[in-house]
Amino acid sequence: MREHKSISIADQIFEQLERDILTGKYPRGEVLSELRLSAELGVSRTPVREAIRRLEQENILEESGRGVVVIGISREDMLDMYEIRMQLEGLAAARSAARVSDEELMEMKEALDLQRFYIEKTGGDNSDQIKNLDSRFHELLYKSIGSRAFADTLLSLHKKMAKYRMASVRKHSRAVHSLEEHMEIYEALKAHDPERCAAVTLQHVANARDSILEMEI
Amino acid sequence: MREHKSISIADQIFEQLERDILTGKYPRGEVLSELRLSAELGVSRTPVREAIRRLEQENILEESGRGVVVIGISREDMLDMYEIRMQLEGLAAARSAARVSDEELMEMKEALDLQRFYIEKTGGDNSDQIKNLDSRFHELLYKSIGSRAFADTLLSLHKKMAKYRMASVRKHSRAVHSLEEHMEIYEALKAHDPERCAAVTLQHVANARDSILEMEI
DNA sequence: GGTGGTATAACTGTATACAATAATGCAGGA
DNA sequence: TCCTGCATTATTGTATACAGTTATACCACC
Repeated sequence: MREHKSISIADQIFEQLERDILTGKYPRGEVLSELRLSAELGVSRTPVREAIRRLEQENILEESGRGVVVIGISREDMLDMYEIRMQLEGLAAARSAARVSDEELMEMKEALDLQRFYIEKTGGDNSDQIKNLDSRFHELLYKSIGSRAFADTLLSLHKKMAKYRMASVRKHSRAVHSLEEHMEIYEALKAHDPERCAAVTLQHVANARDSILEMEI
Repeated sequence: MREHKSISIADQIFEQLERDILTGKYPRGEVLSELRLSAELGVSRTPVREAIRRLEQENILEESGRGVVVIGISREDMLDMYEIRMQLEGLAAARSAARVSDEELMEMKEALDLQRFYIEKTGGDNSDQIKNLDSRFHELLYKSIGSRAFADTLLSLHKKMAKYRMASVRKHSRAVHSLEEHMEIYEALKAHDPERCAAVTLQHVANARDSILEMEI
């Protein structure tokens, strides 16, 4: 049923490094060397290099004489990204409402149900899963815009805020509200109501930003 | 006086491929193989691979079983990009006006003077230089925002429209008007007037879009 | 003790080799 | 003629080798 796509070592390393940088495991300013990474990961330099080049292209790594240095996302960067999203997501959501397919709606519903499951499940720390399902919902939302330009731009911004979203959903109350807002977006999409969809989406982005603003991160 | 930064083969290949794709030399759908490119360019596969990975990250190349396929920028993509820019450039320009430095202003003036030189110079086709100076001005403008998030987003969009901007400045009247609009932006920046700067910048983006809309490309 | 220069070590850039995989074409049989 | 399976080929993925470069540490000299 599911497409079986063998994922290369280079891709795995890219995803792991991206995650580790964007979640703050490698802090801003840390210098990474190809040699060290390839030794740590038990692979040759070639796939490590490819991953690094891709991360440079995303502007989260930077060359620096010897090795590359982690740029990471500062609190200021994050606020700018929210400002950009506030300018774009309303428009994008309205477009989605006008053209979203039943299949896309179903996939979103699935992500939301899972999100609810993890939020209501007590015990243990599910914030990682919750954050990933939040990502999944927004990815689907961005895909449903039907515009590569919008989707690429918004997805790139969203991905880079991983660290802050993670901290945000650690607060149970925010996780609950976020899910409610996602549901509102979903309902507006399902009703194919562009105005309402734009409004609730903007409100969601604003609330997410405010939630992060309150935190110390 | 000028920083001497030795540019690697991989970087050169990246820039050349990016240019060739974004200006339409490699059309949408063309399949590129590492082997062919490295043979054509007279280098090994290693730097070619790095360039390809970076271009994949920019979403202008796509893996496809064997080789990579050129995505390129469609007319529809381009219009979406203008829509995004219309949402962002006003805000960005206002910020620049509030914080642009004298040195940045000087660099912009230099680019504008050169632009004027090439536009007024008759004979030969200077549209390539004019397009590059247009890029240069916008790069400086984006850098002066003082926000990595805004600068990265806008620069990425601007770069991807190379083909359409090229066609646009081929029309002498549009090149002249574009320069005038750049001058207006420059004056508003120099006066540190955010409102006016936002207004003239938005007008510039709208005019550029309309100029392209008129064309057949 | 400070400074300049040189040796050295660590690292990156590029090329090449080899393994694994996906596509293509051809031969043989139904 | 059309399908099937195998052999061949083209191409990617990964590892390694080597050259060139930059930082670092150490030592002599002021």
